[in-house]
Amino acid sequence: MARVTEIIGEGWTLMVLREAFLGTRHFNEFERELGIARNILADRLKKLVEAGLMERAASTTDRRVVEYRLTWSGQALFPVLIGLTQWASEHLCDGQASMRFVEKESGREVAPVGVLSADGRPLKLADIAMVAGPDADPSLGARLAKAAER
Amino acid sequence: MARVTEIIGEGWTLMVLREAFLGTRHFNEFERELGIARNILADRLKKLVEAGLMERAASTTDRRVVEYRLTWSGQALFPVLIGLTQWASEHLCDGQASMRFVEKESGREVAPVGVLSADGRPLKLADIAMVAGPDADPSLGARLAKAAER
DNA sequence: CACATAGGTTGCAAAGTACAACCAGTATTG
DNA sequence: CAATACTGGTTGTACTTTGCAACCTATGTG
Repeated sequence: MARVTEIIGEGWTLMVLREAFLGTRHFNEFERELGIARNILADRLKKLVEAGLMERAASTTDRRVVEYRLTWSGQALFPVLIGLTQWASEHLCDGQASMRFVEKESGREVAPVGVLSADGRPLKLADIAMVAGPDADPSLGARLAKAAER
Repeated sequence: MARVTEIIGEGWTLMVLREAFLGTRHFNEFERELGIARNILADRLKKLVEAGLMERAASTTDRRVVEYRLTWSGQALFPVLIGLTQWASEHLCDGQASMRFVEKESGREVAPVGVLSADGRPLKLADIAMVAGPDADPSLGARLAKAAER
């Protein structure tokens, strides 16, 4: 989570990613849509590329333009972004969604992002426990054990 | 999403929320576990309370201590946090998960957070479309329409 | 009463952000 | 082919946020 914060916790990065999901590819386009300072945008795009979420490719037709695209890693964040948007609509904008996510084929709105068990049953918060992974540092293990007591 | 950035896009907030999910309640505890500056922590907690994600309550037994707890709004972010953690394990720490999420009853790891259709089928990224909601500003509608062409 | 503890606030130095100007390659236009 | 414009940057400088340490108030403890 600390590593997550280093990337998307930085101001603007989440907005840049949203833009990318909306199909924005070019430096100027990001700048215009977001109203972000150019040096900050350059820095964020560089970091996103370094982190492997986006890739930078020169256009073959016009050698001035550079295309920034989401890598597979970056695209894998889509469910999280959707969940975040759904959460914001419900809890920050009291139900007023400015954007909806629908299944292309049927046009029906997708289900709220939630946590499922290994065999596909929806889980409630109370049904979920956190446990330390194999290479977690010992202090985390102790804290999780303590948290589990509650 | 802009409103989301104002809250969790700010440095430390995501870490504070993670701590809260781990059961941390007190100012000093947050400070010790996170190594965050006290003024920043005070500011973040205040903003989280103002945004309705956490609530501040004076303890009845010891009148010095204040309890910070996640509200229902804050708890509703848990699936997103889980998704983010799963994503980080896979794409930032090449599969090395320091924390796992399991179903309490069976102890089995939960499924990766994903997007489901209204009737519960898992959806791929390519199956999902974004459409403007009822009270979106017109420019967003135009952009989504253009994005849908691709 | 003296001292410790919880939860802050304040002041200052360092880092990060915003704004504007500038610059180097490429296209496009006359 | 020269002048202009566009893309994707990189400075420089002012302003804001962050980090660190010290201090403060209200409560509890020996």
